[in-house]
Amino acid sequence: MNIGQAAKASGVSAKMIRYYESIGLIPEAARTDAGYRSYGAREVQILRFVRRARDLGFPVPVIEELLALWGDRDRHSADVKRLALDHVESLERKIAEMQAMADTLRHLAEACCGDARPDCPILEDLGGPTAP
Amino acid sequence: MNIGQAAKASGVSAKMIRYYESIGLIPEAARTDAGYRSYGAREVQILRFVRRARDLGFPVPVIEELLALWGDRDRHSADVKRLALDHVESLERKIAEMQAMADTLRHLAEACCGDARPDCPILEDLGGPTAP
DNA sequence: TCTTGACCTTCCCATGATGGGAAGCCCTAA
DNA sequence: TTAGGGCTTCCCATCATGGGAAGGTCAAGA
Repeated sequence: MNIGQAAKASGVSAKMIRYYESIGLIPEAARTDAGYRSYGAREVQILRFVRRARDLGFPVPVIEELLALWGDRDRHSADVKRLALDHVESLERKIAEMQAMADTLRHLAEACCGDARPDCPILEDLGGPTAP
Repeated sequence: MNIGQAAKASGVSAKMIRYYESIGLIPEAARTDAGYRSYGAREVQILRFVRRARDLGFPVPVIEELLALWGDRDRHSADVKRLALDHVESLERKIAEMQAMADTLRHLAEACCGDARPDCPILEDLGGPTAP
């Protein structure tokens, strides 16, 4: 399997496969005589794992830990759970931040009549009624 | 006022003030004979506007539009409202994405007993029970 | 067998907003 | 006069991703 086929099979772009290899997230692929990277079912399965973890928003360093745990028969599920819940916490922190922004803005926008007149509580909140 | 004082007064770091100037978000500051940037109350007010808009998560290109509207006496508040609501929409899209990730992960983590045994529904979701 | 088009390789660059740091100049207080 | 702190510009790094160029390779059709 060439990199393009592995990309299609795993849902990870060829570009990203090379990148993940370059930063050591995945092992170096075998090469054909011509220097082409060569992939089998095993490598594609790893790529799919990475893809799924990225879809869940895990940052690459955490995926590295997840991959190590995945390959460790003596792992403690507690370690996996901790990584997952830490990530959930970080997601919810960001969600709360963004929700606060959205709430503030929606509130301001509700007070803005949104017509052809210049008066606007949104701009007044940002910096006052008129530019200095 | 030197850049450091303007930074303190506006809440925008000196680094970012120079950056905003370099990308044309704010006008070039006046200079002293020695080449130091020089700021007055007017400039600080602009910086505070930018700061507040950044705090609300507006991307720089949108802040550029907001600044232009702020300075336009003939603006239509509808234009400001549209920028704000578009941004709210983009925030809520991202929030929904992240919430879906968090929900999935929390659900998986609930099913993970989190003890010393290796069995883990989180890893099973990501790639199967054992690494290939 | 030769050509052609699709694929692969590496390398460089860009994103967005921010910080770190180096080298060198300037200003103020002691 | 000197010391320290602030200013200048310039380069680099982040994080994960894509774009693109220059050049080598492979497979199918004429």
